[in-house]
Amino acid sequence: LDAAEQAFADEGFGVSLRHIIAAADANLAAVHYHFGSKAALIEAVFARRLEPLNRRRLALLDAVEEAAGPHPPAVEKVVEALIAPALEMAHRNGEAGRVVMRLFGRMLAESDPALTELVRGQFGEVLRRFTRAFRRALPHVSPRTLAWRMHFAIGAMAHAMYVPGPLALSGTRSSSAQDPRIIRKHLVAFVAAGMKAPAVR
Amino acid sequence: LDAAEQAFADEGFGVSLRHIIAAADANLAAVHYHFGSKAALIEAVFARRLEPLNRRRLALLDAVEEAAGPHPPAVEKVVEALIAPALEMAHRNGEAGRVVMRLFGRMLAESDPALTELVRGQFGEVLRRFTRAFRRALPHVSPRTLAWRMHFAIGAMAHAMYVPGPLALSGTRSSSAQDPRIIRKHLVAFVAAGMKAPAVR
DNA sequence: GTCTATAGCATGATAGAC
DNA sequence: GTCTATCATGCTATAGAC
Repeated sequence: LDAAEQAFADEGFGVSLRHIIAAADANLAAVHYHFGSKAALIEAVFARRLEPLNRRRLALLDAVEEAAGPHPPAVEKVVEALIAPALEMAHRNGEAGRVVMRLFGRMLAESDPALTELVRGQFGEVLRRFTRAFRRALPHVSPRTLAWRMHFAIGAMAHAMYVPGPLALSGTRSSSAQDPRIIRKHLVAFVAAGMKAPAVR
Repeated sequence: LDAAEQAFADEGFGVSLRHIIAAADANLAAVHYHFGSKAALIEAVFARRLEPLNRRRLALLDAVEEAAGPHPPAVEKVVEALIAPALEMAHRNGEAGRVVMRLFGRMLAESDPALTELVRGQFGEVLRRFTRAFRRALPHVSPRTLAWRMHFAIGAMAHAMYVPGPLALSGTRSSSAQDPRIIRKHLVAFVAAGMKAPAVR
């Protein structure tokens, strides 16, 4: 029962197993019987979401590259293939979707080595494929600069995912601002422009 | 003794007081005597850094606006006034500086309400002032879009601060990549381009 | 497979001598 | 102000009946 997902997204990974089983109406010992440990439970929660997500990203990238034929793909299209699947997944199933968004954001933000290792396994190929696509789409940008820009892009994406909205710090509570389609529209425009920024002085 | 800062940056705010006092060669009871609680210690650690940082940001923005005279300020300059002070502080004092960077990143990433409240108090005026500056520099961008872009900019900044480098996920350990001047150069270019992105479709 | 009960340990906080 | 010793509580994990 992965209403553990909800708890991790809401409270962070420091949340207790007791908190989780209370919400899931399950038993504490059962968690260890089925998953082995809390760390393994966290991995299981992520694996369930990461695999289809990254498969979708790669499929979209394939489509973009095929449509472009021999030409380099458009930067916007590549950015969209990277970002859209995450927000899509968030949109698909209402409230649960937004939980997933926050969960992903938290994951990207966490520096826990064990979690990073897990992400690297699932995300490594995605990163390689998109790096190659961006190299083709942005031949005038040096590989080193490109790596930085992808780094910033991931940061902007992560932040957009797990912080309620742009006004979270300004005090206005805008719960309606969480529509993933709106976020996507703005985020793709922002990131694509950043990727295409003129050469640094 | 705020080598608590180091611990929070390295291990997160879940780190135990015992871990901190061991590193500081201090006493557990003394922490409660001087600060009252662990939460109060966290606040103290942040307040020490946030106040001068935000003062510097506002001073830089003042300078930028004065230099521009009656004209709207350049987007790059405004972005730099927002981003540079944090990276500057990180550069000033070597290893300790990088600790501060990671600390700030962690703070922006955390959704803990108490911490958010603290940040809002310190960061609220900064956000208002920079919002106004960006409105003048980017008159063709709607206020709503602008809010989103500032949101993404903060996300990219946060991610750049507390993730070691652009290759952290790709496996290559590039410890030399942490030079704040390099980060700043790339980050300002990326964010400024994102802020100036064409109107969304 | 599922449960209760509990072991074993780490935590934040405090009392009270000095 | 600083220390030792300790309290009360929460945690993950496991043993063992059913």
